[in-house]
Amino acid sequence: MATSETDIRRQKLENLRGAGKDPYPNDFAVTHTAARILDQAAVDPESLGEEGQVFSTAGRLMGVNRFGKAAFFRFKDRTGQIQAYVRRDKLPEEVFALSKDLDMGDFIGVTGPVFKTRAGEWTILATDLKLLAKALRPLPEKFHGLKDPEKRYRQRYLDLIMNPEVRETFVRRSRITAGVREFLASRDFLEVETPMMQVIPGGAEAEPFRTHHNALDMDMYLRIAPELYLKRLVVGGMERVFEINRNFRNEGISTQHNPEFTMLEFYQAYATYEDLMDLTEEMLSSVAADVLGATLITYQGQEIELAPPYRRISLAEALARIGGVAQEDQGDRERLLEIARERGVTLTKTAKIGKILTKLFDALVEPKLIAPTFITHYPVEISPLSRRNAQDPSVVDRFELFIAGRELANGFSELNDPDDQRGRFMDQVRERDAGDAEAHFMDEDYVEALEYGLPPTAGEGIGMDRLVMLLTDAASIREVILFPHMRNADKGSR
RNA sequence: GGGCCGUUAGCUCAAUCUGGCAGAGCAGCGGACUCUUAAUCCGAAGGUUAUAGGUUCAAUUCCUAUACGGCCCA
Repeated sequence: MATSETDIRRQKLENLRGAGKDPYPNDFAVTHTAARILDQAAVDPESLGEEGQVFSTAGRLMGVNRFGKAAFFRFKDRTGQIQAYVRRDKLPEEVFALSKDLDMGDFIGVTGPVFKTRAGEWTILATDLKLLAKALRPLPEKFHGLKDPEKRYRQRYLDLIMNPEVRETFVRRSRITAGVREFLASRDFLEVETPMMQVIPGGAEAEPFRTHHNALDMDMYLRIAPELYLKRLVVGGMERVFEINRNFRNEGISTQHNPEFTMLEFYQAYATYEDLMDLTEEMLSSVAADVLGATLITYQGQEIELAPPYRRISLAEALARIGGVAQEDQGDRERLLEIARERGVTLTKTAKIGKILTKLFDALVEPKLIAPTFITHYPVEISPLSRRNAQDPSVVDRFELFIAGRELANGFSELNDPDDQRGRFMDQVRERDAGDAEAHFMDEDYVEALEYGLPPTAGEGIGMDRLVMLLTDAASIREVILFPHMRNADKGSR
């Protein structure tokens, strides 16, 4: 069998150990990051001093040019890349010998003063050089990088090493999350954490993952939403709460769906769904301005303005004006089924009017909503947790926000009448019994909480992954989730 | 769940259509080289063509199934 690159690197490792040298030491003291050295040199070259200020910095070896008795080593840390110039006449013999055995991907620590090369690049002139961690496997190729999407997702660490824009996406994701937290905290919202494992999964229409608690011998579900727990907290006097955390839904995987995804939910007592539409406009534009420095963004080639105000239009009106489904047809189930057939929208036979209307909306209107648009007043039967509209009790005080043809947020004035809530759950249970696996369960414990009194409240959920996609111009949700779920590759490990 | 496409050296890709010795660049290996930036020059290597079957004198190439992935649809 041929000697693989890994075999060669492993041999170098053994040679080091044989010579009494630790290939994985942890005693190298970093005094400066790459960026700090380069900044100081560029801004204030005088400060480097006549004698030569000595720097110690470390990173992963990304490029090498050797000249027999000298070499350039390019390496990078979290702040960027810098190079070291290694000369035989500037180093102890054994250190120069060590430098000859370094491989791409190794972590090294370099110490020395900084000088400018003929090409004008600030460079560390190595007076000492240490191997900090031996890499046994070779990195992907330096010029073309790592492109295979499967490998990129399964071995994200390689993706992060080789593709700087990937790192940038996740840095931005972190800033977006931080920006949302700051925005809500500045408005006196309290961040909380509620159960991820629930006995009765509620707060959304979705199929849950099941699990089992051994000691209690009890089946549990991974949550599909935190909603019902957050509203219990409002009952308890936490008038403004939010949670940014994972939800789990047992559905397909696609460019828009990952089984676990991050949701922001927030609740504000004494507010209405209209207040939350205002708040959403301010939050999105302020986060975009913070993170991108602008509210006009480009998503997949389309320009989108995130500065308020956003268009607000009722579901019925949107269906009529954008979807071409006349208002007078919207109450006629038979007519709607006919329209669905004509437009090629597939429906289950038992679908009720509310479901048909939203299916038609999804197919005929949603893809056309590029500029931010609030769609309001959804049918009551598909909104079991929302407050009824005072003028028209067949619809609820609810909105969904669409941007770039996708749902980004869902908010409503909360249903706080316990008797109405119990009745809505009963309707859902009938749906579930009729075969709808996504319908709500009865949650008596939650209704009991409402019986103690939930103040008038409005709440909203925003899909954080989708928000990050929007602000990083990502076409697939996998580009904004570090480790997206994949089928088992079965490498025979474990 | 359905349709289409893909899987070839560590990485990025050829060769597949029309079956006939599986190739290149980078990385790695040996050598030269004390200012390189995808360094350069010389040399020698590197393959279960995803997996399992089938057709054929001959399969990376054609057929079937499976696995994994991508895109689109549901």
